[in-house]
Amino acid sequence: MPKDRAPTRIQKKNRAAILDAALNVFSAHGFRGSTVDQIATEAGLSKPNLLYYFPSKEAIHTALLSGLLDVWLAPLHDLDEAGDPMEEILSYIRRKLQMSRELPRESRLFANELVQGAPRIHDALSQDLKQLVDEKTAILKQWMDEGKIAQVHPYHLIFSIWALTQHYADFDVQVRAILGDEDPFEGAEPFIDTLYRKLLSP
Amino acid sequence: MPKDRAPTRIQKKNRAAILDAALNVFSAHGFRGSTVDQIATEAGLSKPNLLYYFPSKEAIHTALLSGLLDVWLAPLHDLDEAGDPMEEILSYIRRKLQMSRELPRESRLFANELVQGAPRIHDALSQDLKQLVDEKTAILKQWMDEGKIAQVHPYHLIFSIWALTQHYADFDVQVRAILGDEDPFEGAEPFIDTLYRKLLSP
DNA sequence: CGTGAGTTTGACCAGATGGTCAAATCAAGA
DNA sequence: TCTTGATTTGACCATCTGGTCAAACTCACG
Repeated sequence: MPKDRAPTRIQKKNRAAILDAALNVFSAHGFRGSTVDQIATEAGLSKPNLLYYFPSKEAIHTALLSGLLDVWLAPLHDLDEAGDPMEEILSYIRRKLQMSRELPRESRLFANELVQGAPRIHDALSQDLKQLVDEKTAILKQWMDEGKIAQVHPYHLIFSIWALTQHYADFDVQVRAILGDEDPFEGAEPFIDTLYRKLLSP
Repeated sequence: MPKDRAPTRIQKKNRAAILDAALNVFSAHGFRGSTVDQIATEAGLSKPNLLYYFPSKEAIHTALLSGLLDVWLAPLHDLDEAGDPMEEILSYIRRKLQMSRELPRESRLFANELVQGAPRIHDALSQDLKQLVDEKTAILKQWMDEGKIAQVHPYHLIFSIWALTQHYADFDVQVRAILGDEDPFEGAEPFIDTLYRKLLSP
């Protein structure tokens, strides 16, 4: 393992290659189902070489998850108290759906982790995530109290958005098995848009 | 492995114990993350004893999945063309939500499999499941054309029901991390009910 | 260039894991 | 009770897997 100076050109390149390879492998097979060798090969390195950059399989996984958590939560973070309620929410939903389309690996990485009880990110859930959600549901509640959107359970509103949007990334195989050639997102966007307009119209 | 006569008392008991144990273990850790030893211990058997009843880990998994698929799809199967449209759909949703509450292991078993690309049940998806969904969406389409419920994309309507209801089983940890002590289903039921009433009212 | 830090690798290890097998034990009907 | 098929198990095996290590190699810079 290199010293703690500024990373060299090679270090930057290889670390990035490893994390990208790890995202491919972990999101497709889960933590336990992935092997260090797979990740190394995918990154174009030998196993010992990979372990020169990260001390263990677990360390790669942790680095990946914590590095992506911010990206993953950014859309909710951007929900703006000062904006137009309906537009803010619909724009949040659109961004989430777009992330399912463009970052399905990231979605499945978290899905894999969550469905197995989140053994490695439990803390982030009950701290950072909970705090963010509490903060944003407070805004939703306020909008509801002001009559700007319909009164619904704010936490379940958030859950429903997560469920509906991430479904298309996480259960992609199933969706495609049923839709055939039709692009899932083509129909999903207007469907979800309509759904929330009807639900939230005051 | 026993002859192909009628199963003995012991065979019935042990096979059932193995499948129940396998459901616990596979749903919590996924296929690759589960070990035969874990399942055997959970079933109260030694590993070789377990392998006397099922020829391999894969065979247990397959038996489990195919045995549960019918249970899992029963509510959709029961969607009745002759019933009242809104009531039929809402009752389907209620049953799905109840299954997430009462059979979360089953939900997570399928979720684990699907999120990893369904390597072991791909056929069932694009055949049995697709056929069932095609059949039922035809009914939905008809109801829409008759003006009994609002016009929405019928496939995405089904997807949304799956996503919203199974979310509470599959991502249970996350939901509980955010809701704290509050019972998730307490708030989920009225929320989802309202959501679909508003969406589908003609 | 030459040198020292940074990088890469072949060989290797220990433990986990899926699966086998022959021998021992048990259960139920004749 | 005796016999035969069903059941159970300890010992074992081959492979996979995460991880180590010393030696070899490469690169940047004085």
